[in-house]
Amino acid sequence: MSLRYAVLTLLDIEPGSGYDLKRRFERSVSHFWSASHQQMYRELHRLHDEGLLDCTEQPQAGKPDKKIYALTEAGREALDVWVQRPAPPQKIREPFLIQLFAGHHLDNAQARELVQRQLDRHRALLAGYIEQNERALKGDPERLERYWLAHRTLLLGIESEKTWIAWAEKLLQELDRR
Amino acid sequence: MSLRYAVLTLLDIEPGSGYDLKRRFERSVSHFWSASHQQMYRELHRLHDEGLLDCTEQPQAGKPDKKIYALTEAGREALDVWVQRPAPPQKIREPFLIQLFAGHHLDNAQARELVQRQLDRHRALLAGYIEQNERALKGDPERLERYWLAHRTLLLGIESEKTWIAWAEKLLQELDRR
DNA sequence: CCAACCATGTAAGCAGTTACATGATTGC
DNA sequence: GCAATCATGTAACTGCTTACATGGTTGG
Repeated sequence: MSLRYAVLTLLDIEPGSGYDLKRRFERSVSHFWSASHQQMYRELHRLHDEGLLDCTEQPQAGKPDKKIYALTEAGREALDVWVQRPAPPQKIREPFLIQLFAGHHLDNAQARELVQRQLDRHRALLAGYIEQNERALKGDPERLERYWLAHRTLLLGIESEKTWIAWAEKLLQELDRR
Repeated sequence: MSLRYAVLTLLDIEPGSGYDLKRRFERSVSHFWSASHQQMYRELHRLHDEGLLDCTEQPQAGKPDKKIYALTEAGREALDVWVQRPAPPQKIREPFLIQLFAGHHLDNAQARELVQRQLDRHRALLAGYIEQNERALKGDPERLERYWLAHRTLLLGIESEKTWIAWAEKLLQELDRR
């Protein structure tokens, strides 16, 4: 039930198409949510059917038509009610840590490779978040002020990645010493 | 596809019943995976059908029978192959951060309450992980050495919670200043 | 010429949640 | 007496992933 509110939140900040939404998920909320384009389109249809979203078709030159979705009054109310209720707890599902948990099936070189691959991934994520943060800080100050709580979620993403990276680097050192 | 390997890993370390497994998920891998008892039983049946698990029924006095599952040779091989392959990336799904992202629908008092509730939750998680760590350090040193990589996943859980808590405490201060 | 991007969808299947079902024992 | 723990399951449903489908434009 949370995806729908993620969709409503982004469209509340700025209306857009399913395609736009997919890109905005990747660029601005990937540190706490992800969804495929199929999920987007399905959720948009549902929210439209339920009257929480308006849809305006916008013809484009040389490109397929866009369906621009925006919140209706009912949509804003639904979001407003939901944000104030206690959120369901996070579900953590990290396959890599299962592998480490089964680490007695690995020799040092194999473990090193797995950890190194994840380390690269998390460094890339951190770089992306830092870039996002710099863009936000350079951008419109009024927007930053209006959405300052949203911005704090990004800072948590950055701190989390730093923690992860520090842990992995230490683990690599331990693997080398053994 | 990752749940099955989490199940295989825990049963590889020590055989047990579906009920045992559920408790072990909660006590020892909750920092990176969770699953309901229905999922456990379904997965155990499947793994048994596929010949990756053996099952021995153990009658008990005054309690329902237990079905003790243990890895077969094929089960050990399947786990061995899987742990060496690159793991699929983590899926992050954190409803609370959606709420903060929609924070322009909240006044300061409401935001404070939501953050405080999550902070309490994460402090409780941290306390649980620290307890788990102390139990591990006080326990059998040979076991700790054999499963040292598994133990490192717990240390990551502890560091992650500390990061989360520090972030939330700072956010509460900011909310108070505004 | 090929890959990447723009733009939207359907269909099948697997993963995960919620509700229901049973029944004995232990501790407050 | 009631809740919690031990112990295992079925059924229905929702959420998510993977594969398939179409077709034009832009940049190297």
